[in-house]
Amino acid sequence: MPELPEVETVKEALKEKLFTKSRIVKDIEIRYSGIIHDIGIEKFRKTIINQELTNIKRYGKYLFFQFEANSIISHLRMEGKYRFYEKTDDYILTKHDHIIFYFTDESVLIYNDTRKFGTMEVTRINEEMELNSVAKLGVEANDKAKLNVQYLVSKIKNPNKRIKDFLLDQNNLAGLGNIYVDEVLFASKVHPEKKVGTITKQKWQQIIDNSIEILDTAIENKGSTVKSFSISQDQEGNFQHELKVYGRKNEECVNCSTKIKKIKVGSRGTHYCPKCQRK
DNA sequence: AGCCCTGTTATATT
DNA sequence: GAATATAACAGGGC
Repeated sequence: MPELPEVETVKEALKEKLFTKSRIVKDIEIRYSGIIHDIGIEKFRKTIINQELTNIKRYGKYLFFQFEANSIISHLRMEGKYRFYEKTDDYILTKHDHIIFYFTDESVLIYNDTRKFGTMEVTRINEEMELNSVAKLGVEANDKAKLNVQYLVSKIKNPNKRIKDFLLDQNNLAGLGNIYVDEVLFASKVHPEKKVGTITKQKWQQIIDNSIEILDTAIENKGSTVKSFSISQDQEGNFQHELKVYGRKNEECVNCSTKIKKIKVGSRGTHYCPKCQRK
């Protein structure tokens, strides 16, 4: 159930474990086919089996597993998780293990997803960004080089759209989800329901600066571990201790001691300080 | 027990 | 188009 910092942490953890040696796919077991999108499961298996894993990348909340000729584009949605075992013998099957990659050296990569929302798609190598679901993604929410006020303002189609909805739209900005968007708006002192058309250039700049700062700090802390979610079997993030508003309903604002409010914006639970973040 | 909630997003409906 | 509802699904909390 990760946002950009958690997916980045997953990617780094997987690279560290998997690229200690060559990993060639021997077989893929698909126990729940709904994860595989836009391609039959036999074709999916056939496409990837016998290929060596060459790289793992990330854009926004998407993971790219690159093989010699093709890539798997993986989205974890709410609860997708990977875990890796060097030896098949160590592999313990659990309830929501849906996709299992067996490598020729007896190591195993398992995709687990309690709610089965996650997706996997296949593209040709280096054509990941051309796939429909990824093609329209906006600039990444921590991209110092490309993210600027002019870019964001150019993405406004309806000035009456609420800022939270705007920032959650991955086609405007890629990587922010429900937790970090609340954090960014709190740090920027912007009410989550403020209309994008009423936001000043200075405020846009603050939103950008805070987005970069918060996401990069979260990455340094290896993301947030909330409830049952952890990055992998032997790693937990620490950023949940740094969250200033998310999950702090009725607690005191760290700036002004006002009680943090929780409302609905769209259908998402939304935390904010009614004094620091005025409409 | 039943209803609400949950770090997501694509699609259908109004 | 744009806002809202729904769908995909499981489990935890009250």
